[in-house]
Amino acid sequence: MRRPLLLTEPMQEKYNPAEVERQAQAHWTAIDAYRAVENDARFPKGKYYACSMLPYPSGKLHINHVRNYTINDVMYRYLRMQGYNVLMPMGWDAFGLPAENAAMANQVAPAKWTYDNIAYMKKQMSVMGLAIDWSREMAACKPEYYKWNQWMFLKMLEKGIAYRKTQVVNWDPIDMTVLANEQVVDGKGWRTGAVVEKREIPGYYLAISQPKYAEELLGDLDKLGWPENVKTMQRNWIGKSVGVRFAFTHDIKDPEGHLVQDGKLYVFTTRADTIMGVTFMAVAPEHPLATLAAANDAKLAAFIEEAKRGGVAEADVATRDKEGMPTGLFAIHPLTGAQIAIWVGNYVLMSYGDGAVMGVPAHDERDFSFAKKYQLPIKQVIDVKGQPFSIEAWQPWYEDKENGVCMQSGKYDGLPTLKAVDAIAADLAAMGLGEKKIQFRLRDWGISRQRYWGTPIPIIHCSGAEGGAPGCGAVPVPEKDLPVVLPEDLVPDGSGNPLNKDARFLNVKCPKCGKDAKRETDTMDTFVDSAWYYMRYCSPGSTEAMVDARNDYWMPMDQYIGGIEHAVLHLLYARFWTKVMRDLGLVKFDEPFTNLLCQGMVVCETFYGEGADGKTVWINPADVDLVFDDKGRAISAKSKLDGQPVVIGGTEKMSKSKNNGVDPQAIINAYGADTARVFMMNTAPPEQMLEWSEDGVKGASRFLRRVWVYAHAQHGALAAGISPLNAAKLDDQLAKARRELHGFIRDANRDIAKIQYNTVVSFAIKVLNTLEGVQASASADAREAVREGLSMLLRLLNPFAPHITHVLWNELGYHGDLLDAQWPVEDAKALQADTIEIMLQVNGKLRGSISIAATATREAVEQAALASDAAQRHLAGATPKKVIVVPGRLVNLVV
RNA sequence: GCGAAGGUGGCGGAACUGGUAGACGCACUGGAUUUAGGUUCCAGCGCCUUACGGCGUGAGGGUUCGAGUCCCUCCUUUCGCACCA
Repeated sequence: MRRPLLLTEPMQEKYNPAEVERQAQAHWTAIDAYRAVENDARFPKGKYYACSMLPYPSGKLHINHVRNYTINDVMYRYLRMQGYNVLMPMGWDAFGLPAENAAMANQVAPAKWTYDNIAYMKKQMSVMGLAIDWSREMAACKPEYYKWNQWMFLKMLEKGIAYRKTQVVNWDPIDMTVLANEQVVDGKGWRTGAVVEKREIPGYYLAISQPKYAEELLGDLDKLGWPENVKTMQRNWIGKSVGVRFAFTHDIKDPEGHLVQDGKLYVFTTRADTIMGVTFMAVAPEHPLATLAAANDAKLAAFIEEAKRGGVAEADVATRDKEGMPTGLFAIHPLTGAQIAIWVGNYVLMSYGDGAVMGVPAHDERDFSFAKKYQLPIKQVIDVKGQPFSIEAWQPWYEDKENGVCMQSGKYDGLPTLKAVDAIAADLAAMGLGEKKIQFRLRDWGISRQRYWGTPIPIIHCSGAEGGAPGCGAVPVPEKDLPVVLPEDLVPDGSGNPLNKDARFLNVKCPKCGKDAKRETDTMDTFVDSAWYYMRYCSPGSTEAMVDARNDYWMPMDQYIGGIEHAVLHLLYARFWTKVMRDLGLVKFDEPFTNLLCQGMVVCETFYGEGADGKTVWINPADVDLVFDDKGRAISAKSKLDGQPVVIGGTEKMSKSKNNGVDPQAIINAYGADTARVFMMNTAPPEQMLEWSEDGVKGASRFLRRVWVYAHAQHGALAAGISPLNAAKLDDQLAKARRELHGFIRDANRDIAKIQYNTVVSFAIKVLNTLEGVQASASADAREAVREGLSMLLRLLNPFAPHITHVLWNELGYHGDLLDAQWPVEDAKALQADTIEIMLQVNGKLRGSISIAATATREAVEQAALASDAAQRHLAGATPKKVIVVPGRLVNLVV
């Protein structure tokens, strides 16, 4: 509704955020402001899909969520004012481990805990003024959603993308249960304290490392507008390397008399040129040869047992001391025929390549230290520019991949690395023992979890009648029987998956033969849920298909926003899932997220004191007063609760254990959502860490109050009428103010397009600082300059503080709804200045400045510079041998 | 261990393409207003120096008329490592 330009009603005197925000939100609710409609004719620039990574419903909204969604919301409002049809949805990553932990702690079913949390967090979001289209809300734990996880799984089984194999997991020998890496603390189970073991169990995998997908996931990174660091991390994670896979031969037989692995011990290497330097081999503790050798060797068996202890997390495995033990077995070097000792190494991963490596101590740092430790021979076979080689100490050039030439390598002597690799690969191929191979570090995606609160894997195990005919095996649930519904009323007790004890769920008939059978009780990794939820937002309510035609309108997503901690796993799985959906004909695009922003974490200072029992007590920053010296340095702190001194700890990410969390709800209650939003956007660039400070929040609050007070003070004069702005005849002061204002708008536009929101807020503050020097009551020109300036300020600030700007926009009588007002741009004419100031340097040191006409030629600038007092003083009569003029910026006189 | 990113006043940060380092905000100091506290307003605020001036972007070196920005070496902090999400 259009409001009258001349207002008679009085403006509210004091800035009351609660009232302002209630008023603005009531308006948005009334007009259903954020419902996004496909092909909405109101928006000429077309669709823009901006989405945040969905939250886990942990109980309360975390400050990191608030930051994430505020960034998303600023983007929404800015783009909408630019004329885009913007979509910002929200949903819930509702399956997962924390619900089971809470269930155990509180004896409440994960479903109830999860739904309660969702209801509470949704309420919290509503007070932030987020432009969310709630009609598209989804939750991963709803059958209408996870049905499609199951459906996709069946499709992948058909295509051979999903398959079953054994996997190595953390096993708690007391609870007899599988542990997540998170539940392994210092190699021990978190509940039992028992030393964790590695155990092999069967599970389902998705073939993400198939060359078809791995290559595409690698290559398509080039198409994406993502941060380079994230793309680099994904490239390294996929880890494509070109090398040679070849076999050492042997005649080792198992107890039944069969040759182990057909007498071939395969390894993969990117440095086949060093093959003549092999002095040992190492196999993983789980390797068949290791198992065989250990059968008759108690010490080796004990070593392998020890190597299998501890968790499966790679960070643990890789930081462990590199240890080995000989198996007593030997293999034949394919080119020299030499006998090579086979060792078991605790650092060799069964899951990478063939679980065996060749040891070339002279040209691999890890092999070098291993050989030194166990006094294995070290043989140099690569020469780099004749540098002297010594086995005493490792030198980085031993590994040089560019300048090496073969030596002590027989017929390969003199060949450079690449040529040697080719020659050796060709010779191995001729012997039938090897070939060039592309190897990926990326492993297939194991999706089976031995947990209750997740998507049931739609498989039925038919083992046949006892003593009778064999069963049908693992039978996929027929599509018509989907979804396999997860019972919502079970409470886990820590000893394994409660589904295993639930007869209703467990007992079914085999879909093939109709006989008694058991359901699979493993559920899916929650990364499956997050692999495609953002497409479900685009097809809400679709019952006949996973996604429908509406998905084609919104996807691919224009901007995805979330934490850097998801840089590899979630983002890689979502990309893979999208490509599988494309291959199934469900979508037409290759990549789901065109642009990506990874926002930084919110951190806060920590404080601690000593409790009565002498233990460290962490004190919440809200309960601490800092003491400053007269230069403003914090020198000490004391508790508000008891006045006792407390120690200032480091700045760390907010956590319960350090009690340095800030409750976003409390901040909004005290200062309002606009203040919280402005503080977070202004304090750090979106991609950097944000340091929380209550004083900073106060600063943001002060700024908004000043906006309110200034707008209020101008109100009467603005209401007096409108006359055109005489831009050409403004007095110097007004012209200068206007030049500044439009300069700020120009710079703010540059930065907001780059998503550098912190400086955009700074420019809004500068706009206010300048406006405060101009009063609308001074003259008709001043009034129109203020009218223009305030209009630009409210529009510029609207994405950051939507409530206060909405209310002021209406109260000042500006036209239309601010939500869809035109985004402000600078007037180029207002920016023109007659004279400019340029810097004067002598020998690169700043020595002064000169004022000169903006149109001055290079020569004129040079003359003026030479004639200036500062130049005369610092040249001391010398003639510059060179004068560098940077137009509009500086002159440098080089003596 | 492997991979990635960062380091600028007392603090958060700014500096568009190699061209005024410290915008803007916070804290602090002085002053005004206020019964007081708070609020608000004005002024100051990198370090050293009475001044002239000198020094300053983690440390060291290099390229350049000119380096926070580019190159090399080192130190350090944060994030990820496949079953936390």
